[in-house]
Amino acid sequence: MAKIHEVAAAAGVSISTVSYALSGKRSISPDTRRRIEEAARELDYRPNAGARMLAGRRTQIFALTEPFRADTHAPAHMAFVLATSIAARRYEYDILLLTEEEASAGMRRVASSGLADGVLVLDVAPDDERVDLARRIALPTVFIGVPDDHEGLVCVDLDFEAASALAVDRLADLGHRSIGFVGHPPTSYEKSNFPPRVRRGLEARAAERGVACTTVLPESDGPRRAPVRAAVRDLVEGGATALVLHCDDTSHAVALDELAALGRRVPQDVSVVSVGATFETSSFQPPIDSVPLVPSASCELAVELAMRMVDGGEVPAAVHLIAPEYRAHGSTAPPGGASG
Amino acid sequence: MAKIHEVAAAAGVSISTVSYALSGKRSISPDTRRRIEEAARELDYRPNAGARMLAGRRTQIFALTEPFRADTHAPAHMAFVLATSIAARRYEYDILLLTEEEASAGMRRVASSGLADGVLVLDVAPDDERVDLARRIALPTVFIGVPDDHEGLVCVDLDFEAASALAVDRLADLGHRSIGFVGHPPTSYEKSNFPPRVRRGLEARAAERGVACTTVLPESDGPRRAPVRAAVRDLVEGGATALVLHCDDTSHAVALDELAALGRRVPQDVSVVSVGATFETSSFQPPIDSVPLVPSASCELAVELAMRMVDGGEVPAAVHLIAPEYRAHGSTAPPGGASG
DNA sequence: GCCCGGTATCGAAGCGCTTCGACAACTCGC
DNA sequence: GCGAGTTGTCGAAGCGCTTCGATACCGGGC
Repeated sequence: MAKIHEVAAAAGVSISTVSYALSGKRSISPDTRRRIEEAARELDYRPNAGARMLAGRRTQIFALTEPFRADTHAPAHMAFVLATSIAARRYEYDILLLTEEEASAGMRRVASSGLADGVLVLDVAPDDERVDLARRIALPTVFIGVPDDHEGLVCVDLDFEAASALAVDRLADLGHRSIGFVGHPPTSYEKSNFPPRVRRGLEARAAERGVACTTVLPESDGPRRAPVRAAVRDLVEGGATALVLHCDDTSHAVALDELAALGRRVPQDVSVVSVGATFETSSFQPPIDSVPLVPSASCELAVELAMRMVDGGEVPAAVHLIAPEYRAHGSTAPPGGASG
Repeated sequence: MAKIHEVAAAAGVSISTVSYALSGKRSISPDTRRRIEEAARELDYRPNAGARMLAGRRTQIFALTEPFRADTHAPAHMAFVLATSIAARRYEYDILLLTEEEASAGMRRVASSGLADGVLVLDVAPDDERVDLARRIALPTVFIGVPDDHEGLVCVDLDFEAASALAVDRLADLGHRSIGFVGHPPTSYEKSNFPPRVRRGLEARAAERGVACTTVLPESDGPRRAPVRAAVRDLVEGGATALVLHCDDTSHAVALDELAALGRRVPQDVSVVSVGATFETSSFQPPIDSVPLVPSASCELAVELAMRMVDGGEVPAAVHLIAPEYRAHGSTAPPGGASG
C-alpha cells in the first residue's frame, strides 16, 4: 500500500505532479513522467480508493442490482453479470453487488452514501419496484431490460420484436408457409418482459408475410419435458415445416431429440431457428440457426450509456434497442422434404 | 446526499458528537442521541463512503473473486454468490465482484488500492492460482472450497467425507449391504476439489461398515442422459439395493425417472440418498433424502471468519470443515422389496 | 468547600488524494 | 530585448469523515 508521497519522493517531484502524471490531466515533461511511472511501478502504487473517491468525486464503482427471483434462470443471469463486470472494467470501473431485498434498499443506500457513480439494473420485471426508485435517486441508472412503465428511464435491450421478425423473414424467404412457435411456459409471459415481445414480433411478421403460425407454450416440468415433446409432435404433424424456438436450452435439446425420434431430418424435413437464446445454439446436434440475445452486447451498451451519464453527457431517456443478428448454422432450408 | 455537518446543525451539536452518536463509540446522553438520530433520519443521512474509508480505515467492502470457468455450474455458483452477499450484509458489508481474468489481477488491485477489507474466494480449483496470491497480499482472505495446497490459508467447506459417510451409515443402519454410487462425470474429479472427497468418504465408510459399493461416473451429455440411465440400470440390476447420488439436478431427475421406468419403487425396492447437492432434493418426485451442501452455511462461516480477521482477531490458518446434516424425506427404507 | 472521577461534548488533526491558482522558466514575434 | 503566451511544476485547500485529547460540568466523599 504505497502512498503518493512515497512515489513523489522516489521520483523527486511533488505529489501533485505525481497525480497529474498518472492521471494525464496536465501536461508533464516526458522525462518527469517516465521517472514517476517507474517509481509507481516499482512501489506497486495504486491510489487509495477512499481518498480518490473523496477528493475526485468519482467512486469508479457501478452498483449492479439483481433481485435474483426464484424463477430467475441462473445460467443466463450469470452471463449478464459477467458481461456487465467485463464491460465495466474496460472503463476501470468495479461492480458492487446488490442482491435480493437489498436490490431496492441497496439502491437508496448506495445513492445516499455515494458508494457508486451509477446503477445498472438487471433481472427487470414488468412491474419492477426499482422503476420508481430509479426516478427518485440522483444517480445515473440504466435498465438492462424494459419494464412496462419506462417513462423517463434509460433502458437497453435486444429488439426482440425485430429478432423474431428476422427469423420469420428467413423462413418466409425460403418458402415456408406454415411455422410452429415453441415458447416459454405460460407464466413467463407474465413475469418476464421479453417473451411477449418475441411472440408479438413473430405473429405480426408472420401475418404480414402471409405465413401461418401456430403458437404453443409448453410447461417445462419433469426431466422428460413431455409437454415440449408433445408440442413438437403436434406442430410438425399439423403441417408446420419450420419451428421457431424461444425456450430454455433443455427444451431446445428435447425438441431436437423429438424431431429425431419422429424421423424428421433438420433441415431437410423441418427447419429450426432459435430466437432470443443466451446459450450457444451451434453446439446442439444438429447446430441450430439463431437470432441470439447476446449478453455482452446489452451490457456493453448499458455500461457505455452509464459512463456517458457519469461524465455529464446527454443520454436520451428512452429504450435503446439493439439490432438483432441472424446467425446461420445450417438448420434452415426450403420446405419440401425428400425433394429438398 | 446530506452531510454530517447538516445533521450536526439540525441537531444543534458538533459533527464529532454526531459521529459518536451514530457509531456508538462513545457515550452520548439519551436526549442528544435521540435528536441526532431524528435529524439523520429526516435528512436520510448516510456517511459518505469515500470519507468513511479514508478516515475510518475500513471500507466495509469484501471482494468476491470468482473466475467463472467454462465448467462452472451456474445455479450452484449463483447460490454461493447470493449467500455470500447476504451474509456480508449482516455485518453491513458490501460485495465487490472480481470476475474472470480480474479474479486474480483484481485481488492485487483491490489489495493495493485499499478498496476492500478482505477477499472471499469462490470457485476454488485444486491448483488455484489465487493460492499464491492470497499468501502475498496483506488482506484477510478466506477460501470457500479447499485447494490442494492450502498451507497457511483459511478455508471453509462442507466436510464432504463426513457427508458421504453419513449417507453410508444411514443405509448400512437400515441393513443395506450393497450400494451403488452415481457420481459426477470423470473430468469433474480433476477440475473440482470436492467430488473426490465425496467418493473417498463413501468408499472408506462402506469398507468400514462391510458394505459393497460400486462406483459409476457417467458422462452427462445429451438431453436423454443415456449414460446416467445406463448407470442406474446396471447398478440396480447388479444387486444394489440403495443408490447414493452425487451429480447435477438433471441427472438426479433422470435417475429417478429411470428407476420408475425399471419398475423399482423408492424406497420399497431401492433407497436413494443425495450427497453434496446444492439444490432442493425434496421437490423431486419422489422427494429424496439428502446430505446437502448448504451454500449459506459455508458463506456465513466464511464471512464470519473474514470479519474476525478484519477486526484483528485470531483465525487459525486451517480448513474449517462444516459438519454435514442428514435430511430425511422418506426415500430410504430397509432393503427387501415386496416385504418392505 | 475542594478535589476527584466520571460523563457528555467539542475542536482540531489528519486520512490520501485531486485540483486550483501561482509562478518560474522558456519560446516567440517584432 | 521586451512583453505575451506557453509549458512544467509546486504548494495548499479541501473532499467528509473518524478519532484523539481537552474541557466543561456534575455529584460524592471528606
